[in-house]
Amino acid sequence: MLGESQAIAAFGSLAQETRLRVLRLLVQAGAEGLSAGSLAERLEVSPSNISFHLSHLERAGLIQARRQARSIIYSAAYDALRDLVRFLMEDCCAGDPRVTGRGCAPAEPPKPA
Amino acid sequence: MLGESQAIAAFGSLAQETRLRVLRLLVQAGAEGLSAGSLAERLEVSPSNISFHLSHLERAGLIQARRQARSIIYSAAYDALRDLVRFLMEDCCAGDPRVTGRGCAPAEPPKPA
DNA sequence: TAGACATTTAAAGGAATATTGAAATGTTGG
DNA sequence: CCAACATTTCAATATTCCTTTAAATGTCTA
Repeated sequence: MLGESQAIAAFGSLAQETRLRVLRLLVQAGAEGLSAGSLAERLEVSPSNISFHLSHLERAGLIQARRQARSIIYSAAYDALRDLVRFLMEDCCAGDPRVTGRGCAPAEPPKPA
Repeated sequence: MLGESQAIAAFGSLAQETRLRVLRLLVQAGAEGLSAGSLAERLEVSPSNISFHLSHLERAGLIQARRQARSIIYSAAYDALRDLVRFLMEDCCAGDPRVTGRGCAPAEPPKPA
């Protein structure tokens, strides 16, 4: 359940090329995640720069960090991403079918009668 | 079909309180839309300020303008919003069910055989 | 067509964000 | 413990973004 200011922070995080690419790589990488260095390498940005953007994404709650030996491994925060999609469709766009897409039931599990 | 830089522009538009609220009001208002002045009033911001943010949203393709008499009426660009939701779910998040929500079919209209 | 109205444009200042390079922190293996 | 490694933090700069005010544009009505 995302509030307005959290959503703004999340959108702000996505509004930047490096961060958007980081997120894509992390979603693809799954629960295992990727180290800061590996992300820096793939995206061809400096260690200090990737660190800056990783902090930004982490503060926004879109990714999380864990240490593994010398490396720090980042991974996507799927819950937060789901909440953001939900915010965009429901809170922001009033659940309008022109936005959510017809034939796409809003994220409700099928109700047991 | 949104490209990366268009998506970044769209997210940038949503990463600001006034603009996010404008968009909400416009989605709620439907195809009829709302005038710049009416938006400025409801959101308690100056005419020139609302105009600034409306331009921003329009440049990002999220809203559109039409003139009606003295007023300029803005309305939500539902297609662009749908594309953005799609981008977030598919391009950005690899269509991962942890993000799109299980039980929510991807936005395909039921195919006429 | 003059005047009021609705909005935009332009210019300027201040605030937030991004990039860079250098120094600091924490971690591991010898 | 020391040296190399992985990453972060800091400080400085550059850039972009937001707000405000004033002036300009376009539209309608009397």
